[in-house]
Amino acid sequence: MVTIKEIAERAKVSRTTVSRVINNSGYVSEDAKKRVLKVIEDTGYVPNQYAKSLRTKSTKVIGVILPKISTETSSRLVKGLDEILAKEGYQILLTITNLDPNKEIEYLKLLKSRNVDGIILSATNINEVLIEEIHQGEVPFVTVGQHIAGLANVLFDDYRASRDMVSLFVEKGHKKIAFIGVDEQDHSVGYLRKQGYLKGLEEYGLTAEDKWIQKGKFDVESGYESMKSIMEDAKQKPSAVLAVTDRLAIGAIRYLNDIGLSVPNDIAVAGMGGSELSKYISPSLTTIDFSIEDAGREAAKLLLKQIDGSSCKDVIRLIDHRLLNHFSI
Amino acid sequence: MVTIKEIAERAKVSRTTVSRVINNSGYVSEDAKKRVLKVIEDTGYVPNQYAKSLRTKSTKVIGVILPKISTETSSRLVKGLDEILAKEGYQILLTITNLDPNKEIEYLKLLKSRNVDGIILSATNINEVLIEEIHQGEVPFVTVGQHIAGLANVLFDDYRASRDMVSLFVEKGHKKIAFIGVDEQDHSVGYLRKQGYLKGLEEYGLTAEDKWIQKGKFDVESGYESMKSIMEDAKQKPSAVLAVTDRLAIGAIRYLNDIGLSVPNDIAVAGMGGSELSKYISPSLTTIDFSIEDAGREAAKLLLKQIDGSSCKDVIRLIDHRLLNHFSI
DNA sequence: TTCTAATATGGAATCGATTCCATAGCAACA
DNA sequence: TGTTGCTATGGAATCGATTCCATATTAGAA
Repeated sequence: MVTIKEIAERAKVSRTTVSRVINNSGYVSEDAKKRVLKVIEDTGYVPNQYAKSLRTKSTKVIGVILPKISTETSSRLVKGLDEILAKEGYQILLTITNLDPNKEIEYLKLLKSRNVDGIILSATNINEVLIEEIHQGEVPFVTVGQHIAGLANVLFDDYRASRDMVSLFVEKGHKKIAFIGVDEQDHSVGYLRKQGYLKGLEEYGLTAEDKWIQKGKFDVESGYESMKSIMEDAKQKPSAVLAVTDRLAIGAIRYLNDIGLSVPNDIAVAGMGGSELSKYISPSLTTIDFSIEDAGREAAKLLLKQIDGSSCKDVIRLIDHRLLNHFSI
Repeated sequence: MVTIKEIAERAKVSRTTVSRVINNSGYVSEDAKKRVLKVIEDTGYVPNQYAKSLRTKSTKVIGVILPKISTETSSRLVKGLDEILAKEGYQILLTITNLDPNKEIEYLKLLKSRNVDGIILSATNINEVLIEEIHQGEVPFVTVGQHIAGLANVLFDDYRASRDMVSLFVEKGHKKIAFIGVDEQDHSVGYLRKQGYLKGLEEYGLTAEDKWIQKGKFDVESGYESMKSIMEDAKQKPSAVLAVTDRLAIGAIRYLNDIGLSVPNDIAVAGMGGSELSKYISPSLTTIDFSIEDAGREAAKLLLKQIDGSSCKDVIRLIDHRLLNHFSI
């Protein structure tokens, strides 16, 4: 591995001068500069970033903590992040927790020990220990998707999103709207989306039978089962169903098709999440697409701002969403 | 930021001893050890990785170069990589080229300057400059998806996969099999899959009209157009179509549906790639699922082997694939 | 001609770890 | 008692950069 010392010797200058050439700083004669550049070219020399970081503190690396990698959400987020960060010369150091809360803390420590210039956390479970670990350290920090007080947050407006979806149903003439949610422990998908649904009903003076409100997990099967419960147990059958994820919606559609009902003619189904799936199934699935790339870009910008010295305490950025395939209700 | 020096002072030992405690090496008395650990605990000290790497050379970081992040392939690959690497204490430094060949080279240099312990490249365009840049540097290296001579390669058996698909069609009684490919510049998807198709036909003594063999891009629309060309221009209509990606297949199905044909009753369609889509559209799409996570795991293992000192020159690992939804042809 | 300021360069300290080498205490053995 | 070997510890060099400070050269001003 060729070092600055070797470049200096070959170009017959001091290491100081080589450093000046590389960083375009201080006074260097044209002649010396030319010689140094020549040697660098010849040798294919690349400065050792660790030595550099050790001195300068800045590492040009951003740590990213993700719950999962093989989900559309994660990859779209990373895409948005990278768009902004790469442009500014930052690289992404990726860590994946696989939904293990202990790993969240472990990776947080690890990223600090690697002296990353900033950390972006797409959190799942927010707990005391995690928050404490975040606060001690003074590293620029942005969370995405879950709110943590006192930090910079990039959030999706889950509440409004499901209210919007209820509005759309009502516009299309639906009055009996069922709901397939998930556990409310999940603040965003479980709690907020349900609240938005309830609020939507309230705004239009609608009510729902208890049986219309079901709870599933994050998979297709539980969408199927939830829909089954609704159709079998409810006194009145709903004319529309809002599922909080696209997979749940697809499960629901499966069940409806299985019992010979046509979607959306007999009963309308909408999902949330804007998955790619939604446009390829037929008929395409009405859903809400959260602009996850935007969230990534926004998070990256907030982080860069903090790195530049601005304080972003208690900042909240709400990310837009839009309706996809609304014609298919 | 608390350093080893401060720990040493507080514990009334030398930095050497602190280092010994941290790394469990050399002789340290129980007493000294206890004091050091106490101080580390109290201060929340984490060793600076850059200083450490500067001395030891090892960085415990693996550079990964991807063409795109928001594709199923990329995220499944990263998942497989991370499964193995995280277990061994390695982190992933992610770079995304967005299909720009210049970036491939740029990032290669950058990863070297960051002294990563190894590099994994999911390459798109293999060119001279790139190969040269790879060879000079002596960093452990693995490519995924495209073959580069003299290196460790993890490859998918594209050739056999499309031959397998032809076999399946034949088994199901098809004799007139059309093909929607992509540009053969793309060695894996374009060239090999087409060759496999041709070989498959040959093996069963089948032939194809020229018009049955179309070329699209990587999107749904060109699948639609290609299918249209086949149906409008061919003298005989095929009874089956093999598309080299699932999206092309979906486009083809769209067109067939639009002209009132039923899939698979009137004409059978298969894709390749095993996208999630394939199981959620109805009827589900017959496709070939390459075990991309396996590829990731295999690549990681090959890299670790090289880091451990084994030479893996000219190694080729072929990754398995399997048929999905074969009942829907 | 002397002084000042801009230009050009290098020596040496520094960042925070690891590690080679020297030294010292102490027990066992001849 | 002297030698050997194990345990325990610290001093100082080292990794490869950056940067403060000192110094040398040269040009222009007084």
